[in-house]
Amino acid sequence: MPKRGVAPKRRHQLLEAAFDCIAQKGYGNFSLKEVADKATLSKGIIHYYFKNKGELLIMVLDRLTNSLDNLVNEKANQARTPPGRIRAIFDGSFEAASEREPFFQVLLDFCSQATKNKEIKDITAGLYARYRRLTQKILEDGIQHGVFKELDVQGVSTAIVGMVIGISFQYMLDEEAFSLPKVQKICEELILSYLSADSA
Amino acid sequence: MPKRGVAPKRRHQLLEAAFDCIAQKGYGNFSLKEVADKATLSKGIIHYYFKNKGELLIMVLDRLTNSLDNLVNEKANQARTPPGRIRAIFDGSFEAASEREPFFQVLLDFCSQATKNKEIKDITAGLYARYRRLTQKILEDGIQHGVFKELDVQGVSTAIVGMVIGISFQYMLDEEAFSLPKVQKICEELILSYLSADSA
Amino acid sequence: MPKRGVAPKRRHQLLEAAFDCIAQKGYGNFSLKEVADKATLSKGIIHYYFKNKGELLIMVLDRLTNSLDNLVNEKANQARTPPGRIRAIFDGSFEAASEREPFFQVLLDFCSQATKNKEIKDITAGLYARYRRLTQKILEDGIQHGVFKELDVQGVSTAIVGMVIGISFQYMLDEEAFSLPKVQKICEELILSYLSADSA
Amino acid sequence: MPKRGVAPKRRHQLLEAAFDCIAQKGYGNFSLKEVADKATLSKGIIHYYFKNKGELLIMVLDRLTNSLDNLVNEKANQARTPPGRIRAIFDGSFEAASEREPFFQVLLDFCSQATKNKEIKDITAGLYARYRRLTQKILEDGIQHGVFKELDVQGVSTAIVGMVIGISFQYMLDEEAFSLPKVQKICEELILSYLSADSA
DNA sequence: CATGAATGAGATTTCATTCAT
DNA sequence: GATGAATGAAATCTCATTCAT
Repeated sequence: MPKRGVAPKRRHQLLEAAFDCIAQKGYGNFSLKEVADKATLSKGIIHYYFKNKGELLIMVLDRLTNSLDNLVNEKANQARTPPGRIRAIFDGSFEAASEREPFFQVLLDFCSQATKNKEIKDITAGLYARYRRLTQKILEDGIQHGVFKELDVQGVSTAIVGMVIGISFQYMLDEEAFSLPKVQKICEELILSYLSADSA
Repeated sequence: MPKRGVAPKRRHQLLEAAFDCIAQKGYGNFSLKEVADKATLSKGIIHYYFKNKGELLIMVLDRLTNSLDNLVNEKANQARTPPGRIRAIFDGSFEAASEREPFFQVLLDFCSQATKNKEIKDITAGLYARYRRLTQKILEDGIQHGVFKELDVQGVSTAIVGMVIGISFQYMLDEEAFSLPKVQKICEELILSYLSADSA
Repeated sequence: MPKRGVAPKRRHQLLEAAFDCIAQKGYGNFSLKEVADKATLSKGIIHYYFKNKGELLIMVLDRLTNSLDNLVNEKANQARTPPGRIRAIFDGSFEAASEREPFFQVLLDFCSQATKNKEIKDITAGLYARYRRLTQKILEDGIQHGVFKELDVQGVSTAIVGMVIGISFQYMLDEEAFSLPKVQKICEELILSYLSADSA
Repeated sequence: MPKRGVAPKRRHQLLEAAFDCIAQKGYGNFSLKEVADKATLSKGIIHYYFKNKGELLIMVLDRLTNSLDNLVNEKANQARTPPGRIRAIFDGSFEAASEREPFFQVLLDFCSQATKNKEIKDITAGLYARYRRLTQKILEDGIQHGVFKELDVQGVSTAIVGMVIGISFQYMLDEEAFSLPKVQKICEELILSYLSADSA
């Protein structure tokens, strides 16, 4: 039954299964047996591919942050004008928040471990640092091209990313409380009016 | 050793200890033994005051949300003008995020359980619903008094609360990444300029 | 609130409560807290009246066996002829088995402890020894008066008491399996025909 | 140390150990640690083979009722004439009651749980229902062949099974109180004389 | 590569018992 | 007499990890 070179496939299988388990049971509440069952593999094999549960978790987080990075970057790169790219940031983020894949939930689970686990803190903090940097770049670009007014790019990018996180967060806690698309539109309006304000 | 009438004190002791444990170890990673040790009480007594770990946790969350409600409400009530009260929202929230008491961290831990535990979901969703409602009231008040322009109060309050959450969140992940007061100022500017825009 | 001389009342209260607890939860599965709650007294008081759980249980058993002794003896004494008294034995026993008070169930719970607890063994064995002795007396009386044939009174009394126990037992396990009165009649017929058989 | 394919052996080992523990300590008073020790296995392995203590207990009861079914059925099948088969019923049952294996004691422990546990009630009630049915079949057979008189087969089988249970029960409580073989002979006489009585 | 088996540490929970008041 | 409080032992159960095969 065992084929040669199945290692990458098995790793994938296990990481997917682990992701699903975290989504269903929570970061601190799933067992390796459940992962194995979900991957239709034996429990023992997990320790062949991963040193221990912690390493498996880190790998899951790595894949997750990569996915999110790609998702937002792609969206932002497709847009051409600075305002369009700001809109793309909201677009991509809220897509991840509303999608069937519980990306945001699982990411949140990891983030809540950040204060207790240096490795997780570094990875999650890095994700949002890149997020801010991307936004910052767009802002700087817009300013340079005269589309946006002069402003504190660092502060504003933090605010923009904050909006994205905080709204996804509220949406996760109660999907019925508000309409995500409507709020997205308001965010775009709010931010773009501020950016373009010929401040005077 | 047992004294009569110490029940409320003990409850308090245990809830404080549990809060500290969650802050240090995380929601899913602290043991009742640790709580007992921190409270310098015996393990058994926890189940004398609380039916089980779950009930203890809910009580901790209850106290936490009450504290946060009070904190923000007080700040908001002290301010007199609508713009001042909006600023107070940011003020109170970021105070909670930056304080020595890891309010935000622990709250986040609970929120990450929301998708797995109905009771927690209801309580945390309720907290943020009240948060939005407070903001909404301030907006409506400002509009009525002609200080703010007409706008979608629900959407804007969601955006404001989102900012607060998302910035606290980023701050928790990396305190060095930005200056909280500076970002706060930008948020206030961003929001207030939008609100007061004599769009007309 | 505490009155003088309430001791007997309290004892009674606790023994009744304990009996009910055993009936509901089983011999090995009820807690003293439950007894205290059912008696609407505090947990601590139990150890004022009884040395420990074991002693409480023995007292419950004592009351139970006394009740059963009385029940059967009274019935048997009311009857006048030997056949009538044999019938009375069945009557009283099956009454105890079918009554709302779960006498038999609780007694069985104690009996199942007999092989592990000398004191319980002695008390329960004593109950059935008296039962057999009563039956034996009736048989001897009947023989002496020429109503019954000569027979092994010890063996037959054991068989009669056995019937009573075994039928109550089956009835407890499944009340729908047979009609207790009908079976009682057959038992009486079976036994009395054997006893009176002018075997020649 | 772990070998492949030892599962059935381990299951057996654990069930035997559990049976012994119940026999020694009682249904509600033995711990899984004791079972593990008796089986010279680790505590954890019990939960590898059985979901929980309850499931282990049910499996023990299953094996026990199967053993008893077989014991009595074999005896009854070996005999050829209806009276012989009735005698076989007594024979097999009292053998189980007097044997070194504490079959009856353990069964009684389970039966005393019947009123508190539906699954146990069903299994134990089922055992005695089969017991009665077997006896009934023998009676019907005897009647058909003219060896036994016409009678209420349901009631009489209940009485016979009752005798068997009740005498085993008394014997368990006090082995010295009477001679089991002697009582057995009387039972056979009592029953067979009733059955064959050419009452007409 | 992969599995089934096994372990043992540790977590939650229950509870009889004790004791100050 | 009576209570509320407290303890600590023990029980059940979960689980990451290890290892022979």
